[in-house]
Amino acid sequence: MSSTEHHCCGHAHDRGILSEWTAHLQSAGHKLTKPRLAVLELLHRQEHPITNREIHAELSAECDLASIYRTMHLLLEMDLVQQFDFGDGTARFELVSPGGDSHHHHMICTRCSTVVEVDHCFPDSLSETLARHTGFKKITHKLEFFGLCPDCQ
Amino acid sequence: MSSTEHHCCGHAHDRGILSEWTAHLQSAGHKLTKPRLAVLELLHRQEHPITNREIHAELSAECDLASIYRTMHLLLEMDLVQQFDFGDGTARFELVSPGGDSHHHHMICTRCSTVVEVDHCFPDSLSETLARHTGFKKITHKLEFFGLCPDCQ
DNA sequence: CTTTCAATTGCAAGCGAATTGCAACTTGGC
DNA sequence: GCCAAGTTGCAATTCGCTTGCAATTGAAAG
Ligand SMILES: [Mn+2]
Ligand SMILES: [Mn+2]
Ligand SMILES: [Zn+2]
Ligand SMILES: [Zn+2]
Repeated sequence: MSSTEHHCCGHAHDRGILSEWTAHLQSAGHKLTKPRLAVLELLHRQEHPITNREIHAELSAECDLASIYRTMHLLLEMDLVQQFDFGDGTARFELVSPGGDSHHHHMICTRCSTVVEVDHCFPDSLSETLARHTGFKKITHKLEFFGLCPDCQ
Repeated sequence: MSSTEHHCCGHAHDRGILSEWTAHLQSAGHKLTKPRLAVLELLHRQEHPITNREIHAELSAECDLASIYRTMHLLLEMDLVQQFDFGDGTARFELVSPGGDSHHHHMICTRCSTVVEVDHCFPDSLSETLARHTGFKKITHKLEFFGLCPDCQ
């Protein structure tokens, strides 16, 4: 496992930023394997949530589909990825910075599946009202938006 | 919106309130079959969304599981049921009055799966802001809440 | 009431997403 | 380098849901 200040083929493999996640993995006693690294690197390049199958399409050489599922479970458990449901029966995942507040939502075009990141969130004040009305505690929510993107209208 | 016990032929087919849905089915040219009636009657008794499998558990004598799925597709198409996703990979369905505004959400206990109906909704003003920011039109949303119910805290 | 036929059903096979058992293989500590 | 624990690949399974097809049935027409 050549650590990467050393350029073996002329490319600058910048593992740099990834250390944020690999450090967390290792300090929790998990091995830093080739498949896990490949998945982390791929996730890190994404702008929007990606499915396990899509990951496997890119990494079929470096990682089995089952291992991708297992890696995702691990990353979920460690809060290094967030899972989303766009309503099509396939889970999607997004890498998040450890510790950072990554809570957000998405707008999905119902015709072309274009995804836009959405920062607006269900208002805290309403959440509190809801807590009072229902008696529930530790309330979270799942929220996604759907509509027609500018190109599809 | 209640019953109208109108007996067309002297038989006491006590369909009572169900006529609201059966009328819609029949006027759209669909047959009023024994399985469909059984599903409608069962849905009508529910307070919360129910899965196809749960319906089949109650109606295994009167209706095949595949027919329940097909009935649900029909009811969805005619906007006589609403579909919800509680995040466990199984669709849930709730009967709604034809024409009525049935949009609402749910609070689900993450420990015991207790469900509470929720009337609070994502604010329209925020939806409009979102439309302006993203350029999307005809925006809808999927929203469910999760937390610990009073008994599970 | 009987006939008639398209709509509907039950059953079994099939599909895609996700999970799991297990033998073979890595990783990282010594 | 050696080894044990952790991890992987592969194949088989599970689970929710869909589909092809022959048999059945609702309801309209006679
Ligand atoms: Mn996102
Ligand atoms: Mn409801
Ligand atoms: Zn939110
Ligand atoms: Zn709403």
